[in-house]
Amino acid sequence: MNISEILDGKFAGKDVEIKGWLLNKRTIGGVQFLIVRDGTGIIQATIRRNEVGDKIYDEVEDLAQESSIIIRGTVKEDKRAPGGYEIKVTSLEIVHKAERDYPLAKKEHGVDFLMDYRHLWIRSPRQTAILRVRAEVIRACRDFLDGRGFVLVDAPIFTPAAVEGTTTLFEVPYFGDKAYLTQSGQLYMEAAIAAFGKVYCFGPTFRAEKSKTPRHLTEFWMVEPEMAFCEFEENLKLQEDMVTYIVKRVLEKRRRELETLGRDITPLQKVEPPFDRISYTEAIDMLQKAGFQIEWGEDLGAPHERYISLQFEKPVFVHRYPAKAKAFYMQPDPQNPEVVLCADLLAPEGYGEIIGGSQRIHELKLLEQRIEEFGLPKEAYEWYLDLRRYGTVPHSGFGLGIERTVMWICKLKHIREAIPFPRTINRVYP
RNA sequence: GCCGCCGUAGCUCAGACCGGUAGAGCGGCUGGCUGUUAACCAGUCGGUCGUCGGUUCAAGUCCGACCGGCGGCGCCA
Repeated sequence: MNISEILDGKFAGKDVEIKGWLLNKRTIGGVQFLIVRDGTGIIQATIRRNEVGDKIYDEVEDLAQESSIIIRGTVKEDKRAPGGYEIKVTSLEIVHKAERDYPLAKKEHGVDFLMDYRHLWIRSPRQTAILRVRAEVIRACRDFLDGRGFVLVDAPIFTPAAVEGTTTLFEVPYFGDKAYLTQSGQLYMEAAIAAFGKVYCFGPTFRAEKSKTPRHLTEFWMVEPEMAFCEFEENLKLQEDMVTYIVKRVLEKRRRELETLGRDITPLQKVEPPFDRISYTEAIDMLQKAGFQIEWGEDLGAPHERYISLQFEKPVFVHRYPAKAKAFYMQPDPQNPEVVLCADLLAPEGYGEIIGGSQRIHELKLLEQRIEEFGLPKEAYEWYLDLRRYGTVPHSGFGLGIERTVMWICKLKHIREAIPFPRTINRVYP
């Protein structure tokens, strides 16, 4: 059995055995209070000298934090115990006596220090809660897409050239040649839709930008669905449904973790389709009225996104950006070729962009023209152009950032807590 | 890359304006306490004040350079 089952009350009055780690210990006279965690939860165990004898009692007294132990005893309902249940220990086995100098104290630490010990920090209740939510978000993405007939197609990590030609990529030697770590699987998904219709990839992506913000990592995970015979509107519908599904799933399965994090769930409970939508042009208007110095044609920055996101209770789509501010492959709006059929989904509470998506150009001539306008090397995109030569169809897709989504759902201040071992501009250890 | 702030005990920080024997809490260690909730109480160990140079009788403190980190912006998911 595990601790979470005991805390659910399934073992009251019964004998149990749990295997775990010593989180903390308090000694008062002849009673020791052990705080034990096993990965599923945290429970208090009590040991009395006159009940277990001197040998066990003295051995336990000598145990340092993080020692691994197996305890056996009787579950007792007790209001004084955190969680309402505790274990009255009858016997205890020491698996490993941890060294005494565990670097993570019970009091506060700075984030940089904690990140140096990320391999130990992930044991803490707050971090395990976040990472469990992350696992649930990922599972929800896969379940949602699998349930709608999408086929998982893995995109390569080593790629021959930039996808969008704008961001800085990590260059790696490749048998006397050069390769780059992928910044997106999208182009490969565009190839895969002609094989399967609806596909998605899920994997790490890399950006060598020297970003120093609480919302950027150099290595992060994205889910990128892509659909054949799918136009702009249908793409937005799927995004709404998927984000709603993810949030509902976390609320259903990870309520305890959100409580641990102190997350107020009322904003999350409001997430229901349809989401609000405003055009880029409307957004500029809204921002100008609010006193921002921004002109039509400029891309939205972090303060702009934050402002817009705070005006809405639900996630909000900002759509139809100026073509010049966006990637070369985006389909122009037939109503106004100055703008493209793209949308960013901004999470509420000031969190900003969690999804970027668009309808892609499917016509060969137009795509060739765009590649030239953006000054990209046409040779590198020959295979991508082939997709427009042999059975091209209108198609759309998007990329959802896992860490950004986890950050919003858990209401984190910094994205680096949303991934087990974050990689940022100045951290590749541990 | 740009702007701002910070580097003092294992950790979190005070001391710096106004130069004069290096401080606190937590953690560790020793002891006390039979219901603690980041337990508490007493004692104790613990320092190349980021590095290099300069000013000075004297530098943690003033000046300069460098290194490292944090926050904001840009780039984006």
